[in-house]
Amino acid sequence: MPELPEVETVARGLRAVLPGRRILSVRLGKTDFIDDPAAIEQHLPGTRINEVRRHGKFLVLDLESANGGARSFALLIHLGMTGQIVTCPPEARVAPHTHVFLALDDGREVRYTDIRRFGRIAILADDSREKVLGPLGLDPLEATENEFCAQLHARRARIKALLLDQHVLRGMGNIYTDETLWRARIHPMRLGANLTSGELRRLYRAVRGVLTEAIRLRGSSISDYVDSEGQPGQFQRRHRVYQREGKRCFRCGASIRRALVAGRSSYFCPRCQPAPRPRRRRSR
DNA sequence: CTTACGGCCTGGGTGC
DNA sequence: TGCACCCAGGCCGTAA
Repeated sequence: MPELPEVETVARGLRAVLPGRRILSVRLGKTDFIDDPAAIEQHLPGTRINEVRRHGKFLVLDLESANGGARSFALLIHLGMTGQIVTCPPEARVAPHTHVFLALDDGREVRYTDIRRFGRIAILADDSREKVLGPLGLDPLEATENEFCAQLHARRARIKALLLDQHVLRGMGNIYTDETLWRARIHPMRLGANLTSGELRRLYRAVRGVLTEAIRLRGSSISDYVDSEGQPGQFQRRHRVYQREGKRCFRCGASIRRALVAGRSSYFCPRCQPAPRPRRRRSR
């Protein structure tokens, strides 16, 4: 669920309350989604949270150790499909599947809840942090049009796969790729290298438009997603194709179709987003 | 370089 | 009501 707009919304929420706070203690439930649970329990208590950032779909908390030591490290959090991170008073009801509790020096608590535990939590020093975040591709909201077009034009894979590939663009997931391709009127099976410069420019604007609007509406809540205050987003009301199979296209009225592209459920308008003609060479 | 597939987990919806 | 089955916003590793 959590793609760039959802993670950005959570990051902004946490940024309003966490910087400057000190972590007093840590309590863990199930830990199979945590890289090194012992390290979390050992190193987090006493640290101060300096900054909250988003990198693609990762949340990054910059930490500083208690004893003024220059050692800086980061807590990386990936929400996977069903991860939620909220701040609340310690006496608040504990949601099922809550596996991390951080007690803060202002009396509040940070909790991580994850039904499917596809998320990931790791505590990383600067060098290993680079190993995780370094390989990620362009931020779709920071990239220039030229950078964006060059990246996609250089690849022969399907555009749907490219938009989803975190090493090409960081932050897009299944919902926002489908919404973006619909807005740009590009079929998900088109190959990156076959897109015209006009189509690439349309795609660039569509990505930014969709993501910006989704952030403004605080993300999409389909089933599990809530922000750091436990509130759902509103962008699901603006979905034009995602999970609208059989419904009419908002632009042309044709029936929205669903197909498997790059192994993922993909929704598109067969009229607005014309399918590429497979150019097979035939013998004879 | 690219695609396909299975696996990691739990829960919700559907159809019998 | 129960139960089998399919599907789900992500991502990794393996094989072809």
